[in-house]
Amino acid sequence: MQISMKCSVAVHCLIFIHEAKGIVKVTSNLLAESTGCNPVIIRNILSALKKAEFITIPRGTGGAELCADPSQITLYQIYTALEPNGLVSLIGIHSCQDRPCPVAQNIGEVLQTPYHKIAEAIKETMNRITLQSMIEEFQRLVKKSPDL
Amino acid sequence: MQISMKCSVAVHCLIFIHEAKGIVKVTSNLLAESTGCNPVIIRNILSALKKAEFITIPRGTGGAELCADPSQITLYQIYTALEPNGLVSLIGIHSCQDRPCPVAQNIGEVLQTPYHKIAEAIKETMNRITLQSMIEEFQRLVKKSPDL
DNA sequence: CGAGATGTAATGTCAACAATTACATCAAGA
DNA sequence: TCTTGATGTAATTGTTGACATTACATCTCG
Repeated sequence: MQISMKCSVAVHCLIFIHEAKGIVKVTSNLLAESTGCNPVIIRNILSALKKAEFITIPRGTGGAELCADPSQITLYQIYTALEPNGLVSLIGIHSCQDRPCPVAQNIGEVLQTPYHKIAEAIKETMNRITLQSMIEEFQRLVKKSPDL
Repeated sequence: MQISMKCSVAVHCLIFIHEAKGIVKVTSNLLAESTGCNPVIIRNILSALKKAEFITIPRGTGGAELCADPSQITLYQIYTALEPNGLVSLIGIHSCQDRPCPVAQNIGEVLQTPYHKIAEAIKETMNRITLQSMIEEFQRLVKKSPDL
């Protein structure tokens, strides 16, 4: 599994929710419009973000709002909220343990350490990136070319 | 795109080729047997490894052999030999630039820096892992439980 | 020449992901 | 209270991409 589009969409939604605070009610349909995704996909993503306690969504009336400090939300937290064991399955390994060959029987174990190191490196890097920093980058870009 | 099975299979093949040196002629059919993959898949992988000048494959007669120092071959080199721009496409981004929304128009640029950092972290980690180290790990494992 | 090997194009298969449909549930206001 | 607009989720249907398979051309050496 790749570090999927869902993660990008989730960041998109979170920035949108942050920027829309007090201006418009952020519904799944509105986010679907902005992201180009289907409303159901959005609802699933928002549902995951809600479980992680990054946002609140009033039942019935609707309208998502941030309920956590953006500087405390990291990209890794967002990613794992969406795909709980994403990094585990990020790297593919062929199955060949049953083959009568010493290489086949041990390749899984040989690759375990390298792949674990890679996953750790990704995790650390993602943990150093906060929603706050991405919001600031977004605001900087908007100020530079103020369309709309 | 994920860091695909191809990478694991390639490492499998390289270790096999190293260990078989002087014992058996390593054909694509033999590697297909050991890895559980189709011989054509193996040939494609070997072809990429050949282009990267890690192995040589005599035309006609067959039999792959290492032609580089295992301590000079890194996991990153193996990976990029198989998937030249793998890291670029590792991380998915939804397309929504044409939407009339400032978030939609800037999300791509906002995510660029974070994603580049992740790709760099993966690259660095993979570059620190050599084929030599994986061969040594393999030999250690075989010595521990000497089947076959 | 023929056996066995590689190189590669073309096609088939399948599973994962996303889109879509459908419907139950909920809250606020007319 | 009933309608409206929103969320929550299950079920179904594309769609796509990776891998498998088939087929065949090409090569080397006995």
